[in-house]
Amino acid sequence: MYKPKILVVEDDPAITNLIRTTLEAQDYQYHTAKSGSAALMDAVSYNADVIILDLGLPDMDGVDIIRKVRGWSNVPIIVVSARSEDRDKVEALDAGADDYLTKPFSIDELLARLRVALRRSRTEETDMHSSGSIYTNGALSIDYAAGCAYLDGTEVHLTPIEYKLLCVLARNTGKVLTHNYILKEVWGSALASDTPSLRVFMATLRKKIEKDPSNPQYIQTHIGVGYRMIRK
Amino acid sequence: MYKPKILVVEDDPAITNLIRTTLEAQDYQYHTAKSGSAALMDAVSYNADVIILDLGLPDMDGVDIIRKVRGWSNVPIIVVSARSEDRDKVEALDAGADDYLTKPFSIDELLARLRVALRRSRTEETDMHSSGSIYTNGALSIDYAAGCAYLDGTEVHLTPIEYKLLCVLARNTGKVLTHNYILKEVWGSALASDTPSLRVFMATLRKKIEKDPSNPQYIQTHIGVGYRMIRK
DNA sequence: AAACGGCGTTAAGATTGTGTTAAGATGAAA
DNA sequence: TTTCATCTTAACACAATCTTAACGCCGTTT
Repeated sequence: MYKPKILVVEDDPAITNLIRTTLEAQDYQYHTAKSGSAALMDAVSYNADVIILDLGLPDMDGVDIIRKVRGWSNVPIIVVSARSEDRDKVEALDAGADDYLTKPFSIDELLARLRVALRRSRTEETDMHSSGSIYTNGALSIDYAAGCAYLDGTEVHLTPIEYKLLCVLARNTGKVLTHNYILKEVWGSALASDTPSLRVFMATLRKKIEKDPSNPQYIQTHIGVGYRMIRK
Repeated sequence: MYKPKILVVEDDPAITNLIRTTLEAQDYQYHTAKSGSAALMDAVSYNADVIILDLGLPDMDGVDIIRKVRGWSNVPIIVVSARSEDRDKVEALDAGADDYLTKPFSIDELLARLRVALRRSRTEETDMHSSGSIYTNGALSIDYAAGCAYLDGTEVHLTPIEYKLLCVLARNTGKVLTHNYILKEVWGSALASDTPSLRVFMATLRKKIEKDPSNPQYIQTHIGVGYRMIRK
């Protein structure tokens, strides 16, 4: 029996504890993150089935977190927020959230909506072809639901950052992405790493997906600007 | 452009009218049913993308409707109900509903949640390659999004300055641009470089895009003034 | 005819940007 | 704790690009 994995992003310890004990009682696996930047790091590496996200984090705008996660994943996101204005709800939902609960919320309702999200992610995984969660470009393909990349049908093992990097490029196939844009998308606005670091990840990524890394077929360099995924 | 189809199941004429006018304004197709039995009939024949369902119908229990529909379809169901008890929400969501709104609800929130449901059911993303970010002039073309220039459909490799230079000329096709104007546009400030330098870049650019560089077809020289891109 | 000014072309440093490698640092799992 | 995978940082070689200078050509002027 598979235990679903829940990523809880919340800075209020009281609510974290409430959710934690509840999830344990329901026999779910879970992982907690207390800040937006930590959440972005864990989102890929933990490979959660559902993310429960508090919008009122201290270090980042919640809606930005949704957008960034949506850049490389279709994992269901349930927003929990103290703000009850229509404007806030619409903004979060349009950014890519799947559901929106206002505090104080009923724990039973949260669990029910969690089951809805899990039910959906399970059916999407089983019939992959009806859901548009697979990217294909030449011999390269990405299964966003599974969080895996494939070359000629065989899986290519990528580290979390390499995977995010590939997804950002794939979602913008044909467009040149500047170094800064990529850094912000992959690392998050707050702790943006530097360009030299991006280069080394680009090198390892190319070594894994390009047949001749010195003559790239997929990821083209635009000197002084950035990189670009080529449609094959 | 495909118009999503919404099936509205609601017996209160006031709310039906509100939703109806809103859906029309948003350019959605819709169909209304006033009773549970009618809804079940239409759910099959209308083949909706989303169902908006009022639980308080006179002839049938709303949760039963959800279960029956789920017997043959995974179409997203958004419940709208006057009952705000946790028990009711949990029951409806566990029966197969995707979302639950309590009356009175905000029409903006309903629309946002509708978009969430549609986003999920939509099979393919819009292709952005038909966007108008491509310049064409004779055999010459520029893809601004890709940051590339093409001659007869094959890519021409340009250095950053050459590319900027070409873009400035292309954006002002037919107009004569002075040396100073071009220098300011390409280098950022007139002080950065001088006219002799501009000549060098013009020569290399012509070598790349002109079939006979000594007899330019695209970039014409205006002695003592500047250059001009010719519309072909 | 000779001189001059504006332009195109070429080539040689100088400069910047990039790919690559490898050695610590970090953090999670056993 | 150890072990393993991953990330960060630094350094260096190499490639691409930019700048600068020199030279030849053409048309016009003196």
